[in-house]
Amino acid sequence: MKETVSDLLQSALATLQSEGTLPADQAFTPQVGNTKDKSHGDYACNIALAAAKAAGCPPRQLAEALVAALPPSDAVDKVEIAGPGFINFFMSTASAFSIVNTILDEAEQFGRNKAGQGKKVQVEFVSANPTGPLHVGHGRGAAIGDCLCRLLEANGYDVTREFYYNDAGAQIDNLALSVQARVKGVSPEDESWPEDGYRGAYITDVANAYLAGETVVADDREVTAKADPDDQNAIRAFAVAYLRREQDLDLKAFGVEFDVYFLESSLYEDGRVEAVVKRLQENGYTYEDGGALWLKTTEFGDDKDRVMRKQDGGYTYFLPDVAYHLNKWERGFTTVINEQGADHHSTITRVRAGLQALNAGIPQGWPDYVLHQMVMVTRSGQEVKISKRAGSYVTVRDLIDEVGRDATRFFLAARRVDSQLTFDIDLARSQTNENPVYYIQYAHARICSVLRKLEAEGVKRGFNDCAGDLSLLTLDAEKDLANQLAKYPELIANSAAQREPHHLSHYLRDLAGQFHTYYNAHKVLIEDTALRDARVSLYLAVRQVIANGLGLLGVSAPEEM
RNA sequence: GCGCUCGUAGCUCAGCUGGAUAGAGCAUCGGCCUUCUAAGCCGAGGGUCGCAGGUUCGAGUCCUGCCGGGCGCGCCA
Repeated sequence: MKETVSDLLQSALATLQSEGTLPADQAFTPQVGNTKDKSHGDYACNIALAAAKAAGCPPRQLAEALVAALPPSDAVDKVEIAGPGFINFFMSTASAFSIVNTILDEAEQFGRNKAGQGKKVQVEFVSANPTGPLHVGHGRGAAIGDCLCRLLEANGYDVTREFYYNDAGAQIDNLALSVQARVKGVSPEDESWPEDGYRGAYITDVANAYLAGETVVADDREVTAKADPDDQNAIRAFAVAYLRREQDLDLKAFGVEFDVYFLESSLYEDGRVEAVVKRLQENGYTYEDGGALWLKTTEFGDDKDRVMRKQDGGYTYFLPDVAYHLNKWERGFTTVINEQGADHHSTITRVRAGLQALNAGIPQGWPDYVLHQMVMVTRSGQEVKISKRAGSYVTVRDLIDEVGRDATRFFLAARRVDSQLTFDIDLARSQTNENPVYYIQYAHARICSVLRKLEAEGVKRGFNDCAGDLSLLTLDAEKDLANQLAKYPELIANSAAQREPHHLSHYLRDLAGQFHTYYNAHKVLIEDTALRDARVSLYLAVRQVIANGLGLLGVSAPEEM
């Protein structure tokens, strides 16, 4: 619809260029926007304001010339010039409802496009080390990351979901020591408890499972416990597998699955880290100082150089990160998005600097980052800080158990990533209109309920059967609803392109609101069967879009509540 | 101190690449169930878009400075 308007304007601009009103050697692209106020029509264009200077005449005069040059179209009822020179388009009612046919016809494909066809995108997210259960922050990352993946898929991209973790570093040693302490009956209060050991109750669970000789199967590994309290390697391997499995179960319960699990340790094993060091040295971006090897990250915008190899010979974390990202590049991912907590934002400059220093032909500013801000969980207006299982933080599992997967996913993806998020448990649990998840799901269920009712009256109507004469739909509420539905495809395109999944939840809230209003104001199951059928078609289109949108959020669309 | 980020109604938040009188929801107040799910709807009040400059036809949106919150500033990850 918007394209129609855009095409008309394009044609008018070309006419004016050929007439000499506008310079022919300059390109003009009309920006067609949605109007906020209905008195401004359905779409508005500011091209007359933008091009007035080039035309050398007042905006309104240019607007008049443009309108005069517009080719006739059935889709447009009237065109007005308003304010300083906006061109407002009022679309015909018939054209507004053509979207209903499109939606029912395309069904779950509606809103999807092929913009990314043939393009590979990798999204790395969650990437939690296996030292404990996933916390709310990981949950936000999972919700945002997965939603982004679904949005990219909806835009035709070939998406790889990747999870990166370390199963061999100092943190893992600490985990092994903590579990071993528990295996030997030592608790955090005792003197022999390891310094900075993990104190959460889950450590005891791991220890018990280890002693019981359990076998654990995670998505990327399987380990049987040796039950030997003195074998630290066996304990380490078991603890990692146990916690990985636990994370996998949480992620599955959350509806998130990964294609690739990538181990930091593998970068050392196959010599990639060493190779990167060598390459950086050969390229002249390193120097030794104080027994350490430094990378000149300042040459790439960092505020100070960074140590890449410590005095003790070990590497700092960002070096394997550089090796890892080189590997992503070599795997052919020209678009890589890293979804992380904003507390790690300092790595961005370093990793990008390291990649530039490799002279590997990697573009500046690669890869992309989506950083989410902190999450605070509240109950009864008070901040919740602890969970039984993890001790010092609220886990994803806590939230899923308490408010359910749908609400958890929705709430964690409903805010702009760069603003801090307050997760209100009471709100997420509530089953009233103040809870947007239920509100949207209810709209979907209501439509399904009407369909059941209709069927009970002997009229069978499938979800995608378009019936009735849509030209019978003449109410403003109906046209508004159709217009809202028509915005869905561009929402999908924009949300993916901008990497802003939160738009989806806001859009659905608005759509559901419009539907509830319409539902309450006008009965659908009426005696006038022709009008009834047309309204049901509109209902079904709303249902389809809600179902599609919720699907992209990873939230269910129940048929009854 | 430096860097990143946020600051919009009492509260939680939208505002797409600058566009027309700044929008929702909740809360508050007032209405609506012999009618398809009231898990819903309708109406009212509520704002100097943190402050001050600048850019231009036009700024919540872009630039600069200041104020306030968060995060980061390790040879931790």
